[in-house]
Amino acid sequence: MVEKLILIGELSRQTGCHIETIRYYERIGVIPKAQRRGRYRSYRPDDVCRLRFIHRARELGFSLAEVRALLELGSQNRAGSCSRAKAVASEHVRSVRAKIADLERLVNVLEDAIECCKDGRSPHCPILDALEAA
Amino acid sequence: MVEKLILIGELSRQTGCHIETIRYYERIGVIPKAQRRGRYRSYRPDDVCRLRFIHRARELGFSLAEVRALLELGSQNRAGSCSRAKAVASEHVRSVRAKIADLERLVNVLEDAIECCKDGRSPHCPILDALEAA
DNA sequence: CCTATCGTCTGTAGTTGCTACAGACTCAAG
DNA sequence: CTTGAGTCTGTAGCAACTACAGACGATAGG
Repeated sequence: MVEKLILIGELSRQTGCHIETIRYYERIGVIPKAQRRGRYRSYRPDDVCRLRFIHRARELGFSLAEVRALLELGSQNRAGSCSRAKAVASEHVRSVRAKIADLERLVNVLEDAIECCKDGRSPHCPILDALEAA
Repeated sequence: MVEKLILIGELSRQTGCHIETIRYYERIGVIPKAQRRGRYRSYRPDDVCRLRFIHRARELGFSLAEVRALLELGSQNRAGSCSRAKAVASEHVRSVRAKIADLERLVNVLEDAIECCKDGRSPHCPILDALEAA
């Protein structure tokens, strides 16, 4: 059975990655240089897997640097990979938690201001005032 | 009494904005062109207020476009400003809430994977697997 | 008065992670 | 044969800064 090779457009469809993004990943070395059929890039099924992995990790907020690290861990596939992947993920969880806390604080500030606004009794706009209070 | 004029370094100190950022804001028109004492920019107390406002709004995740809109509302200072400021803020709160929900979902995904990792019984790394699952 | 140091100036380039062209080409179908 | 879709390279743009380089200015110590 012949391997099913696909072009970049199909890869894009199967992974949800924009074509330009795929070429960008290739350019900066997140994925290896694709083989060519004539001048067109052609991809194999496991390229689909790898790119899905990348796309998913990006959706989950990993930076491309983290993605690179995870890919390397995945490819090494030796003892310790898992625990290091865990470390990367845990660190990421920590920073995401911090970010969530930040965002919750700011939502509170803004909602207080909006709530104040309701009565419309204060001489100034409480939202603008809230922002001015350092 | 003579007005207290300050240089950009002092403005930076009083607002928490980096000097380069202040110049950047001037360049893109978020703040007006500063007056000059010789070749040096000089600022008045209400410049400090405005920049603090901007800095705070940025910390709260408003985009510079939103900041511009809020500044304009503040300067107009007429009926309706407040309700429009409220609209801007409410919209922002909505999008922040959505972002928080996203982040919480991703933290859950990652924590499940990390938790799986603990027993260390699965043949593959569950974190890497979790990322591969589209 | 000279020098050193600090602050400021302008202008440009780099960052992250894409996205959006322009203009050329290839290929398959009608 | 033409047309349209898909692909190619290369470059420029986006947000929102940040980081220089290299020149100029102000002030303090010796």
